[in-house]
Amino acid sequence: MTAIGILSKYKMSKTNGRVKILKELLGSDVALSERELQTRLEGICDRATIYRTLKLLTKKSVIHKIATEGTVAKFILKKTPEDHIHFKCTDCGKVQCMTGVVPGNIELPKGFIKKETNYLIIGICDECAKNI
Amino acid sequence: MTAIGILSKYKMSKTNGRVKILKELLGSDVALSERELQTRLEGICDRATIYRTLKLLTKKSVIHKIATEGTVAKFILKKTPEDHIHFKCTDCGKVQCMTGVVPGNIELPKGFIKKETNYLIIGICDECAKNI
DNA sequence: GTATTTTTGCAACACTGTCGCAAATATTAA
DNA sequence: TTAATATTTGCGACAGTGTTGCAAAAATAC
Ligand SMILES: [Zn+2]
Ligand SMILES: [Zn+2]
Ligand SMILES: [Zn+2]
Ligand SMILES: [Zn+2]
Repeated sequence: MTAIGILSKYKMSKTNGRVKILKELLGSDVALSERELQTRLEGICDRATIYRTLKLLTKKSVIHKIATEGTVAKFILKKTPEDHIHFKCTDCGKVQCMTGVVPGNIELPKGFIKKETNYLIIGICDECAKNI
Repeated sequence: MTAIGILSKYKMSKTNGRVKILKELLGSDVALSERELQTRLEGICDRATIYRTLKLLTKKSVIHKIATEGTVAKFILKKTPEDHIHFKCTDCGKVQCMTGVVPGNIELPKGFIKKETNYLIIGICDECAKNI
C-alpha cells in the first residue's frame, strides 16, 4: 500500500510531511527514531510534526513503537498484528522485527491480563556477525 | 543479604547514599526508577548519585535495568541470572519480574548472536484486575 | 472560489540521564 | 586515633527526548 493510500484509509489529511514520513517508514526494514527520520527528511518538517505523526500512526496501528534499553523510541511498519520479537544490534544499532521467530506461548500467573508485548533481544545481527 | 554485605562483597565504599538506595531496592518487589528512589529517600542524596549507584549496581549484576515503553528506566534486584519476563501494569504502573514464567526457548535466525533479553508484557496486574 | 477544519512550525517547557570538578567522605596504614 | 590517600558526592551545566499552546498555514469541504 502507498503512503497516500494509507492516509486515505485512516482519514488522515494528506500533508506533505505525513506523506514523506510514511514513505520513509514504508521503505525501511529497520525501525527508525524521530531523529533518524528528521535526518532522512532533511528538515522537510518540524520535530513536533514527526512526533505527532508517529503517535497518530501508532494509534492507527500502521506502525508500532519499540522500547529499547536506551532513551529513544523507534518505530517500524506493522506487518503483522501478532506478538513478535525485536532484535537490537549493539554493533550497528539497527532494530528490526524478527518475523518467523515466535515467542513461545507465555502463560501468565492467575489474575494477570495481557494487553500487549514488547520482546527485545539484544545482540549482534547477522550482518555485523560476519565482520567479527 | 544486607545492603552492607552486598557493598562489601563487590568492594564498593559504604557510603550513606548507597546503603539507603540498596535498602530501598532490597525492600521492593517492584522495579523502581531514579525518580521513585529520589522520592523514597527524601533528598538523602543527589540525583547524580542515584544514577551513578544504579549504574554501578547494574554493572555488578546486583540489580537489573528494565526498559519499558516510556522514557524511564526502572531497576530491580536481580534474583536470578536467567532470562525472564517483566510485567508492566498500565493501571498502577508497577513493573515486576515474572519469575516462574519462562520465555519459550527462542531460536534466532542463522547468524544472529544473542547477548541479553528484554521481555516485557504490558497489561493489568493481578491486584488491579480484582478491582475492575 | 470561499469557508471551515485540520495541521504545522515555533517556542517554551518538563524530564531523563551524563559529566567535570572542587569539596566532602570513606578507606588505609601508621 | 590521626594523617595520608583514594573514592564518592553535590552542584551546575549540558544534550537529548518528547509534549503542548497558539497563531499562521495548508488541506478539505462546499
Ligand atoms: Zn548489526
Ligand atoms: Zn515489530
Ligand atoms: Zn496494577
Ligand atoms: Zn527481572
